[in-house]
Amino acid sequence: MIPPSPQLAVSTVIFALRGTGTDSPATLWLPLVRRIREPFKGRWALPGGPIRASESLADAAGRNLLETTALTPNYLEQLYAFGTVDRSPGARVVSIVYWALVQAEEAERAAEGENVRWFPADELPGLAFDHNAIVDYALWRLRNKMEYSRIANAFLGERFTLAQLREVYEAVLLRSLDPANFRRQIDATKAIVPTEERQSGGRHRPPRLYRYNESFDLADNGPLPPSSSPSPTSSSSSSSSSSSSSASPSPRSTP
Amino acid sequence: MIPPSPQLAVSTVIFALRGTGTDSPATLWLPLVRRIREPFKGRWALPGGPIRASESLADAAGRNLLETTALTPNYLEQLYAFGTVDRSPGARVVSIVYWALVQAEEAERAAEGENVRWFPADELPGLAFDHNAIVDYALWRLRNKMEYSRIANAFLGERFTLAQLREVYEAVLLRSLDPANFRRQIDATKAIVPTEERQSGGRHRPPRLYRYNESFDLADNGPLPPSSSPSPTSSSSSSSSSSSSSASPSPRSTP
DNA sequence: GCAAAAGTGTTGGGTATACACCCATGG
DNA sequence: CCATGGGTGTATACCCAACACTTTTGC
Repeated sequence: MIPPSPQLAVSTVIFALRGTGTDSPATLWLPLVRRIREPFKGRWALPGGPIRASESLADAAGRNLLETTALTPNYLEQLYAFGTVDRSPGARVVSIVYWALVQAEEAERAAEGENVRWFPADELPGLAFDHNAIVDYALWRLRNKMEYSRIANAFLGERFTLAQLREVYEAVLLRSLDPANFRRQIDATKAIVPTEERQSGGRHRPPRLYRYNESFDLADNGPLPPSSSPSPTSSSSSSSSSSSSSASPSPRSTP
Repeated sequence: MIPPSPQLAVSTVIFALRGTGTDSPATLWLPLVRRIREPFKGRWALPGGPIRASESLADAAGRNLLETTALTPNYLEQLYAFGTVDRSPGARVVSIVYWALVQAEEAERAAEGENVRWFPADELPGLAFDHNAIVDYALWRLRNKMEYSRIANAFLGERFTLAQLREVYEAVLLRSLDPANFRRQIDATKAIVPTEERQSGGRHRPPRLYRYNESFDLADNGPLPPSSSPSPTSSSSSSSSSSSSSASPSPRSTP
């Protein structure tokens, strides 16, 4: 008996910044897991898994992320559903992929082991399935969205300096920005507010610390519900009502 | 036996412009189908159906569209995957939704019948499932994308005047545009090129006809493969390899 | 000629970029 | 007092909305 519809899975592209605060520029990294069975046994792949009956897609992605890296993301958004027929040898799998941003500090203490390792986002090895293409698309979305939203904040902690925020932009967009103009552009958006604190200890004039403006979302995703943080949902439902059906004459609909 | 993963389906939001060339402003319309079984029997819903083993997601959406309205879209793009647990009473269904643009002229002769009808996009009745929310999101995407891409062309035929193109923008964005500035903005993009033809028969100075610049895509969707027009695919695959699995200790991956 | 739409020119205001300059701190 | 980055000022270029104006057709 052939399956009436393709298998369904969720995967996640997780980005973090590494090497912030050093002399060399910070870069994007992401965690991958080693496959322990065929196909592509031994190759690195995006963390992923099946979707449980009781959890939404975003919840499945969040759980996934937590189980792989023990991290909770500051930002989580659906990327795309990948479903070409040949993307998984010997099976038909449709993957709904999410992308996440975690802050550098947390990523430092992230789980890493024999089967989980962080890689620089633009020096990836040959991954399993179509995962290289998926990462490419995630990177494109990240860089695009960086220019018209405030997601950069998701890479940082509660308090940060403008230089740190600028470093995020420079690392992701791969070009240097004028500090003076950057300052003006940022506070023209009112997305962050200055605190009275300053960061001392540097060997220069101590910069002011800023925080998020809570009344702003990190990104405007339109009328979609904001992606919930990964807390387990409770409602459940069961079984049945499958659609077999007639051909062209009668138009169909599904949820 | 509970299903190992939710059911999978594809739905499509199809937009066309109606009332172009009349005195009153043109408006957005979309076709809906009437549900002929529970749940939501009798309610209007987005056209949709299951995904066949041999077709990609975009192909499924295109087939769907063809079967419902006998139209082929000028533009087809994935919208979003909807998968909250409670969106379909008595079942767990994940819907991958596409949106499409068809040209007005074609939409006029589109299939319409007892169970298929066109509605104005912003005066919809209460639809089945979460379909009202889906249409809202599709409208948001359409209006957004209208401002930074050339998808407006997908509403028009091979040759068109600038006034017609402007009418498309005005109908979608719901505001009037200055003809002079519109002209400059459009041809600054080099997305359309003037022909030597003019449209006579009006009672004014005959406007020049334009055509697409073939070397431009309608939208920049990054490294994603451009959505194919709905021609049947041939490759197929069969069966098996399901993932049961262990809990948190060992990180997982899926296609 | 007149109405109406096609198409061009001009101008003022806002925004971005480049860069000069001052400020505050550690050494 | 000097090196270094924090932070401000400003001149220029560019883009965009508004609107005056010319052109070309049908009647």
